[in-house]
Amino acid sequence: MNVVTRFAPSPTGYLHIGGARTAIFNYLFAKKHSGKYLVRIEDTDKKRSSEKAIKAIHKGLNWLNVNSEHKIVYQSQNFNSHINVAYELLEKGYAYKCYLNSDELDKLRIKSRENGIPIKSPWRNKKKQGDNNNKEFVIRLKMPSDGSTTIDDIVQGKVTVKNDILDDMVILRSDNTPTYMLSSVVDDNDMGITHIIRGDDHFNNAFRQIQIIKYLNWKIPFYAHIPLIHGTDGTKLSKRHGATNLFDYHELGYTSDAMFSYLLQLGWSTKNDADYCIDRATKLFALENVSRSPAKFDLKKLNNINAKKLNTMKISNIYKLVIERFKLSLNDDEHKRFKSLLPELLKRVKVYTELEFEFDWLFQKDFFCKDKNYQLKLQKHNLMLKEIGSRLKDCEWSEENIKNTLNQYIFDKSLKFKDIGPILRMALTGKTNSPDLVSIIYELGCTITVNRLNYEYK
RNA sequence: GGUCCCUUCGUCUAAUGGUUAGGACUCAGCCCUUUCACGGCUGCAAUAGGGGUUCGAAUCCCCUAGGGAUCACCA
Repeated sequence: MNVVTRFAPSPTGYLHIGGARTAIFNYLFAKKHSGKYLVRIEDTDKKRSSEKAIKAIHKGLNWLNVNSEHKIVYQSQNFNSHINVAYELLEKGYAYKCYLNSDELDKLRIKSRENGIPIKSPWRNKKKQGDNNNKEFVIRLKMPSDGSTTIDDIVQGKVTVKNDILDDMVILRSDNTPTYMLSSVVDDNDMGITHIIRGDDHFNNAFRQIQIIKYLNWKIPFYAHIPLIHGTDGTKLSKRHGATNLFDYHELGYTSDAMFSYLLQLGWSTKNDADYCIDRATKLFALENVSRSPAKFDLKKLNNINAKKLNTMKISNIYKLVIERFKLSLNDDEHKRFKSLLPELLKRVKVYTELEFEFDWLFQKDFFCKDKNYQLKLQKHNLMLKEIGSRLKDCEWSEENIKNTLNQYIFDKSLKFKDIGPILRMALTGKTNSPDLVSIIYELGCTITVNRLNYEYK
């Protein structure tokens, strides 16, 4: 079978991380089976759709590397086809015109809810439409009233629902535009979608949509309804749990590789928990291994994955990322210094944006320690710093020699390394912790090091 | 409320009738060490509750409890 999947977001806002995960699953499943992965923008509701949202979705998909190499489908461009299907259904007697106004509908809805029965318009059984030619109407699907429908969902398993709980859903609005319920089914069929992989929140829809497919004798696709992502308190993920916009994580300094890996592991795993890159995941992915229960979004785990990614990615890639993000313009010396120190710096951060706090001491021309308390200490050890400075000045510049120089100094003064280490660190970085002192001194270079050690704190 | 789904350490999960219920993250401790990290080691910690079926149940069945989804001329 030639697998065809699709990711079908509605362009009403940014790309939600739940949607991003759905995209990943669709992407991987298609790739795993050498099939096609398509993206379809579900813009049937013109009032809520926007160009801005479409751009945001593409931006998110591009960042995650799960964009489609095929032409993007815009649902609104297929309206005529959808409308034709609605009338075909009407002609065949599988649908009917409903002239209920909104007041009547509200009453019907309340009554339905009270009795626990689905909405079925009284127009369903009217033999003649009467003299209603000028009245507004919608077209509703005539759901089967007996029997049951079974879906063998790849993730959820075999689920059966009685047909009499299905409502006569609207497939064509009174303004002659198709609803999502119709458009989605028609487009899936036209696009030859073989596997519908989407959020669990659509599971109930599947039982309703499948009736259209049956009435038209179309091929029923495979379904895989994946569980939603929850917040830490077990409710549907929302803004109060943190960022739900995928691209916010880019802004926060997460790498797309980490995001991909984490989102994938939320609800899917193989036996050995691993850090999945896109290629590896493509080989291993199977819908059968997707969990049926919703997973909670855990920032700590994401941080951990991201930190690991930062330390396995090519340094030149991260370097590029950081330079772009902070718009750094570095001279050759600084460039070399940064690149050499970067691996050590990366061990200390969860997201690369935290690197920002290293820029001041790394590149600032006339750097000095700003912290008042530290300044007092530096003042006290002014002499020591100057002595070390002058020894370093005479030292032939290599890590080995720098180390020896420092060791010689503490030997001569009967000190221990920890007697000079913290002071040196404050003078050179303005902080109490940093990468190895010797490598810092080496990378800073003789002139800068000595200048910083000679700074007069008062 | 109707319908459907879910429930293994705090979190993500492994174990498809027989395991001391495993791993990862978090947390704690130790080691490494010039600091902070990284890394290494150790530890804390789970089968929601109750009934069955079975020689044997996290696993199969039933009930209860809790959670979630959905019930639009939204998608």
